[in-house]
Amino acid sequence: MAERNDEFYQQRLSKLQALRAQGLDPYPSRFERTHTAVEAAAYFAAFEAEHAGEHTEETVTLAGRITALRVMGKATFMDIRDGTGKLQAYFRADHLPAGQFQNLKELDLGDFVGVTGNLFRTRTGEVTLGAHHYAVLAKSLQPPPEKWHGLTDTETRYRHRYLDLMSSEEVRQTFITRSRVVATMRRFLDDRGFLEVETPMLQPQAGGAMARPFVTHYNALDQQFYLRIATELHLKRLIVGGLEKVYEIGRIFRNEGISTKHNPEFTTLESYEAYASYLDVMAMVEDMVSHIARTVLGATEIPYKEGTINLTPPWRRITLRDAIQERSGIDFLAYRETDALAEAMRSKGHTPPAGAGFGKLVDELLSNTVERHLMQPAFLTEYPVELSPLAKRMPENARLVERFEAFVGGMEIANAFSELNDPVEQRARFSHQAQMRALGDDEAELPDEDFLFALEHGMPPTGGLGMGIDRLAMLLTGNASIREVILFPQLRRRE
RNA sequence: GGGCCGCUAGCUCAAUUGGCAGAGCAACUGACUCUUAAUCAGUGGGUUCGGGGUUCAAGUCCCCGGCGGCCCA
Repeated sequence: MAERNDEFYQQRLSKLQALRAQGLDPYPSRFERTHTAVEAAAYFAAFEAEHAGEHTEETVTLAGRITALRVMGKATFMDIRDGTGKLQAYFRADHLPAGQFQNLKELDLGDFVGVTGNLFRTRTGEVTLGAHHYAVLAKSLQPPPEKWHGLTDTETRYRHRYLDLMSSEEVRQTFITRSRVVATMRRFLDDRGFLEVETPMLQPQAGGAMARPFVTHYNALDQQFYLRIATELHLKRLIVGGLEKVYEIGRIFRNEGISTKHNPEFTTLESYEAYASYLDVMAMVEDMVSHIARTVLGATEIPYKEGTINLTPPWRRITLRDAIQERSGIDFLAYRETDALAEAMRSKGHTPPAGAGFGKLVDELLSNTVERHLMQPAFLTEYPVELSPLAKRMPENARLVERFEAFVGGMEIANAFSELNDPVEQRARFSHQAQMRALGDDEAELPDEDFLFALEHGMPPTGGLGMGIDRLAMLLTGNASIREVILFPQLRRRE
């Protein structure tokens, strides 16, 4: 970290004082520009079609950051970058008011300036703003990252993301794309009649997913509270209340490991639709993801990890049972007892975690043998009931639930099921989870009495969905690490 | 949690077998009125992540710690 008394800071500070000494304000409140960089270029292209080789009559005013500075005696060139792009400005001593040319020496890379002048094309063919006036809009006191290589140190990029954004067009594009993905998703759901809602992040107990929560303290209530791990249980209460199609896009928090695919706070979409089953949700997911890709990227075939992923529906559908059997040779439905399945896994060279229940074992098989192979989009269907305490059983097989997970690029991106709406069975499922917890599974679901009370009032058949927005953003921006699509990823504190 | 890799000037990177810590960009001074990674000449800039050890001598070897990356669980 730069010291306050370092060379760069001091030099820039004295330039700042030189400007102030002349009665100039290096940090004015506002500035009126007439064009952005892109607008100016478009304006000039139209002008040039009629007036080749001329300067525009009309003046143009741009504002932006100085990203390159080429001083050549009595002429100076700068690259000015704004939110739309970059335009070159040209300053010559005999075209500027007295003193302004002299003052150019007080400017540095990274400063914000506003420049007024006429557009023309230079001998070397670049559209350029020939300045006849400029103003300092904000003086920068720290040197920007290296102009050619930018920032490469990953840690610095994440800790000081503004420097990363400043120096990398690719990084800027990643976050613009992420934002468009979310905006397109909202529009898709709104157009289908879904209502966007917000539910509590601070909860007296955290439910709706198998995960450990973050703990906090609520002073006014003098109670231990938790940050939500899912939005599920509240959204289903809204279905009970008669809001037939709802969704929430928001941050959830899981107190678990940090990796290339996991950030402890991440963004999910959850949607619930009355009278729909998991099969309807499945169709919606492939429609939605391919629609987002087409709208944001202009294609449903996208490059990812040296390959191409084709998001065009329909996606491959395969039961979880078949997928696991195909990759591991184990048919989990052939085993009724947890111990028997664990033994079968050991005989195939797996080391099932001690104390894991049946569901957890199946989950192990899925993540260790199947998941990484699912590059092209695929729906794995029909999950064991032990792994899905909030999902409805299949009429054909009570050991399985009407559930799917969507995988693309070797990652799980969505999870959905026909919601369990039988309050008596839901209570029994919670009891089973409580037993698991008593046996040491601290990720087991906690019973939620108010949620049960809601179900007891009747919830229509409902299809629910959870989708990881960060993972979707990774896929659509071609990033293999979740930290590349989160502006400020979680890092350990530095001392 | 385990393994491997990284941390050197503001930024990007060098440094041979353990032998005076360097370059480019950026900065500063000077020249230059169509440059564009401007060019040319010159100048300054270092807790080599931190601590300890071995050695005549450590960026380099050994030990402990910090932060990060990748892979695995």
